Amino acid sequence: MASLTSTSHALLGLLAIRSWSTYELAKQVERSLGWFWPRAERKVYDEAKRLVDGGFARSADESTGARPRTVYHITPKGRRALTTWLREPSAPPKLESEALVRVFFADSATLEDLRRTIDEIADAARSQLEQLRALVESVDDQQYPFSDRLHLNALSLRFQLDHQRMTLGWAEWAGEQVTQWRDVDDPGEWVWRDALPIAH
Amino acid sequence: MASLTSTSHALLGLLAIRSWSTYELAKQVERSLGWFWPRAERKVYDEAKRLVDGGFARSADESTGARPRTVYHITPKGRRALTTWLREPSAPPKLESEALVRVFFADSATLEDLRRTIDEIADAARSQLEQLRALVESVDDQQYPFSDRLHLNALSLRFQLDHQRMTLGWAEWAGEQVTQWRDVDDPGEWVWRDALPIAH
DNA sequence: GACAGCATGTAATGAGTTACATGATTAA
DNA sequence: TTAATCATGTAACTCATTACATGCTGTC
Repeated sequence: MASLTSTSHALLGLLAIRSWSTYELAKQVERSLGWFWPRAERKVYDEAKRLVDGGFARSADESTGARPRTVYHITPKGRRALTTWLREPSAPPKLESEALVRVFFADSATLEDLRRTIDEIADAARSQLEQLRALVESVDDQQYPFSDRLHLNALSLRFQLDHQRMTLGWAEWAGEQVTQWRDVDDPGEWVWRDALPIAH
Repeated sequence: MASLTSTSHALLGLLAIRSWSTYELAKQVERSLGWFWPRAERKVYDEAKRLVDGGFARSADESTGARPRTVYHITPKGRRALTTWLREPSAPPKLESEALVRVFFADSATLEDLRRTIDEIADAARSQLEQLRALVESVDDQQYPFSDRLHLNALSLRFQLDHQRMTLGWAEWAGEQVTQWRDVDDPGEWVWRDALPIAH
């Protein structure tokens, strides 16, 4: 009944590629979609059912031995809905970073706390980069099943690489800056303007 | 009663700097915090009351002429809670980009649709960069009231600048790539591997 | 025989947004 | 005097997460 959300359309996108069991769908959301549209595993189960309710997908009861599984297929109506959605303008991107909030208010704690937060950001970015590297190499190894979508995958993978590299670069830079400060509320001789190069 | 969320702590952070009316708080969330912790204006009103309920802030009824306003002040308990929170590890950052979802599933529409989505991403980044530039220049003009926090502001502003520049760079690059494709589901001679330089 | 992975489900809650209304003030 | 901004409030909703439970399957 209710209209589809961005999450519904994202799932439709996956179903347009092939049919998946809910479990596979959930894993795929975590692996690929999760980089720019993260959702809890549980959500996938609800959304898949909603797609069936609206006639955008059909579900088939299959089984692995005695263990049942539900496989979802997209319908023509589902494909039309997806194509229509792809033509619409996008909501602005949204970034949520608890760590940056902590950096922003760092003067209510200590310089060590700030350094630790910055290090955490760097570590997180490094581990993400490792994952991305492994992903790209798995494609290289021909283990990748969606070879007809490599060009689209490459675009979003490139975004992730750029994003994580940018984050790591920032964190390393920020780490250097704060070593020049006297304290968390006293930058000493440090000049803020040099930190913000504005191209015209 | 209930424990504080990251949003509560973010507001505590603002209240640690100075006292604000709810309206000012909401504007400030939009202007500064919103870059990395975006929240609806309405949320600020609820959270401020919750802070008072928990004893982390006090509210004072003031007025501008006959128009009443509520001003919030942080309490010692609030400051302690903030400092404690700043010591804790951060949740991983979260990026949500509807536009990237559309890029990822672009083969269910047309090449023009994909180009439009990429252009939208570029335009959004350009307009954000304009805003950031204006912000930095307003600091230059000495119109900035929080001169003792310039060093911390510079760190997060730098992140935003890097982030938006990265996004714009990606969008311009992506725009060039897709011009080399035959269609949205056929990259022709285009080589995906060149798009993903992995440093070792 | 144990354990990781497959494949769901139920229940409860919460965090946040959207839409809307209202009335006062200030600047053009 | 009109419009933008100030300064909230109410109501409804929904999207999503967390926590947990269950039972099967393949592999070491």
